[in-house]
Amino acid sequence: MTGRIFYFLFMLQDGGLNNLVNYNPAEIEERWQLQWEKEDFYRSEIDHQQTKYYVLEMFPYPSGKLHMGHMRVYSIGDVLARFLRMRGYNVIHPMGWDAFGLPAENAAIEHRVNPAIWTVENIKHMKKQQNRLGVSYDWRREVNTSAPDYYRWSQWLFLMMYKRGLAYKKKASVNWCESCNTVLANEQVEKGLCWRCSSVVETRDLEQWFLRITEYAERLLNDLNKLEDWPERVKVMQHNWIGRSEGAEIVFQLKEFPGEEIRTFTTRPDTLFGVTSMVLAPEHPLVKKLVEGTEQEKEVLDFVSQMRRVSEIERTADEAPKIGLFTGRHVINPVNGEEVPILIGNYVLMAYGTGAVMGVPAHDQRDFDFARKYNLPVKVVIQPAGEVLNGDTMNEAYTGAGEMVNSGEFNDLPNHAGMEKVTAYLEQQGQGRFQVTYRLRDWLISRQRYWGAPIPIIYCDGCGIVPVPEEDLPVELPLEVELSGNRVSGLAHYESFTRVKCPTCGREAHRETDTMDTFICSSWYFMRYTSPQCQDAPFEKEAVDYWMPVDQYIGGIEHAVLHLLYARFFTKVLYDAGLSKADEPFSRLLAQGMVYKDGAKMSKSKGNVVTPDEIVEKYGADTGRLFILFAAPPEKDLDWSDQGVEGCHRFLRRIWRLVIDCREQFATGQGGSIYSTNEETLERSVHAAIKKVTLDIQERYNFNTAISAIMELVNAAYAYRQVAAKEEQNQSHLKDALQKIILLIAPFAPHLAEESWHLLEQKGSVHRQTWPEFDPQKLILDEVEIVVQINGKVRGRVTVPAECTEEELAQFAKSSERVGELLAGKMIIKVIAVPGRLVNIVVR
RNA sequence: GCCGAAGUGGCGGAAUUGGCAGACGCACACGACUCAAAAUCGUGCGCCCUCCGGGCAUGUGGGUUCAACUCCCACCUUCGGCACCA
Repeated sequence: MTGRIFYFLFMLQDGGLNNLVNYNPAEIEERWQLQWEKEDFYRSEIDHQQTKYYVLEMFPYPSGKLHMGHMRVYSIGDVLARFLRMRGYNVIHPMGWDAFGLPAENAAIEHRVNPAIWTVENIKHMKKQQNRLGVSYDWRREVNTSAPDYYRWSQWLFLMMYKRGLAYKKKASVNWCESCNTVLANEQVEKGLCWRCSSVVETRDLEQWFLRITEYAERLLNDLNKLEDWPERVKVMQHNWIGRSEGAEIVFQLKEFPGEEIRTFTTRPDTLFGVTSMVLAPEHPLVKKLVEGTEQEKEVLDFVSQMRRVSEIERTADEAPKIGLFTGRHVINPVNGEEVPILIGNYVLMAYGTGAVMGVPAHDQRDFDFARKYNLPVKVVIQPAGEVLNGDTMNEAYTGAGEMVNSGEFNDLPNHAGMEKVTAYLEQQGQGRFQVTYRLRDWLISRQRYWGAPIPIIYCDGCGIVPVPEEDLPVELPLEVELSGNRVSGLAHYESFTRVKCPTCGREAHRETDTMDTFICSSWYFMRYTSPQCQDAPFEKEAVDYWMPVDQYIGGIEHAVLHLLYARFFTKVLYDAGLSKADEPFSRLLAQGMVYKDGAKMSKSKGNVVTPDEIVEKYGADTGRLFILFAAPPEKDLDWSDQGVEGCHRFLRRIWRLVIDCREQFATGQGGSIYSTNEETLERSVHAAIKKVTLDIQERYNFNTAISAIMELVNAAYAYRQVAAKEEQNQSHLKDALQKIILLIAPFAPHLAEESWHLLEQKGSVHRQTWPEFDPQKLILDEVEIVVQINGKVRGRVTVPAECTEEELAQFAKSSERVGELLAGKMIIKVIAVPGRLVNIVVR
């Protein structure tokens, strides 16, 4: 009983000292966050005297819930922003909201809440969560893509593209997601499934709006070379996606319809003499005419309509067998006059090339499989050296290099030269030409959804497609949302919205009722940040030219092709329109890895979710930030470890204790002014740490090793206090070390650093200090320990003067006692001396 | 199939220009402090052996070199992207 009371008294006493003695992140962090907010502490303005630096993290969809992935990106971006500010850059570090999208509509259905209100509420909540992380955003630049003053300019940009011929409407076979009730761009279909909801994507023939991104294919591809600081894998993905192929377009005349022709694209014009079939896509416009009146007509048309019902994904699936049907018609080979049968094949895609493929079974595996199945002749026209191919007996196509055979005047040419020669010949005959084809298709941007930016177009019976005049923008979404069945009604449902007078002739007309793909809104937001209040243009020219391009962009790899390709396209269009001087949006890209726990992605169903909120509450934001940056380099996947978090928290407490203890010690004036080995070692640790932390952040973006360097410095400070008695400690050296520790940790743990800075009675904010410089002189040692190897194996160590020559070094090595023993009776063949590192003695 | 990235202790990860493999942290063990525990501070910690010494170790097998996690060749595994693209 007595013991228990004693215990309580003890706790009370401890609690009384709590504020000053114990590290209390909850209190410190909130206090500084309020202070920073009050002062607009992280605002940025154009200043031509300073070098600008644009740090940007991909803005989030305001789901209302901040997860660890978010915390990781923001932590990475914030360290860079804070570091660069201390390095003297004029840093812009904005944040905003990619606020259009389906979840807002779902919320409307489930909770009967207006998407606009739901979105604004979520933004409020998420912003609070972000601020609790201590991120240094200039909130005056915040943008919300679903706000009329933002989407007004998305619409304006659409019209600009329309006027430049880059936006057009066409009927096409498009991707349709039944579950999302809307069409999708090609980039938004992953392995045949909707990127957002993973339902199977079907094809439908619909009239839709497209942006002519293919017009920019060549530049989007070539300029990847300019992006030296982009991860290779992202560039490769974009490269593959654009899918450039060089070859020839070749014109075949129809035998049965003189004057009619079929155009085909091939990458192998050198194999033209080996053509034994012409295969058309089922959707090819000539199919109907070809079979009209033939005995194959019914069978072919049935096949075509059957193919139309199957999705492209199914048709092109791995296992799908090649199916072909003869049309009864023929084309004439332009180089040798041979008659070649025309077939319809399920494996030929209307959307790629011309929708017609010349079949060369001897030299193309697909054509080979097709030919064997339908007994088409296999004609060898490329002969590899040292091997004789026989079309009747070969088991697979030969696709390698060789000499041309059976090719008339082109015989004996190496096939590579043949490609050019054949193409040139065709061009001369007016039967073909050199051609580049891309896999990339135009960007389908209409969405049959309510919660998006309305496409600013009016349809008039008299005038046709009429763009909404600029002064009438924005075309605002109707505010009162109606539900029809299980869905938010599309815009077609609101008569007040659709009914409009034609801006050209004034007669009754109606509005386009589709909204734009949300990727449009995120394709230019980084420019809007430069002047978010701009009223008469998407952004001010001066501001965009000062701040753009983004110097460092940070975000998830999942946008490698989607957002990052679209944003590059928009940037180039804006550049061409003279609106901005940047022709690439992001100079440097960091694709951060995912956050895992127990070997799996964090998910509710697995029950392995850790939220930023709970970490901030339990340990504080500084600990969370530190762990997330320490656990792995930013581009690698990260394994969440509760014990690792504890370790980082321990480290921050270790710094805190050092500050508190030293503060007390400084106050009492204990200590001396000796400068000997201990002080020298401490000082060297300080400069070594500054060097490593600076280079790790600046050059390598390896925050994990930067943090470990700070840990080493803190360990060195503890060691110093351990070796020397308090009276003997050199206060000014200790204080200097402590200050440097605080400055170095400031980008990582901004609150702890700020509080410590003030506890040491330093002036101003730690975040407005200049980043410490290291003195290379302080890193030079008088004596160094050198490893002595014999035949490459470590056999001893010697301490030698740092400045000694290779010869001296070799002498020192040989003269050491142990090495001498080992060398006895051996013949020295060679001695390699590397100053500062090692000596290797090669003996026999 | 093509393209890309990566394989290092019990774990996360270091090794920046070919020069002591395993920094830093976690976990673990021991010691100090404590009546005790926590916290803290300190020490140890790749594997193996005949343990004041030595051998083996960076996915596997070769090679270059005085010296290889690092460079070259071949292969294995994992992850990611593209894939009847003519």
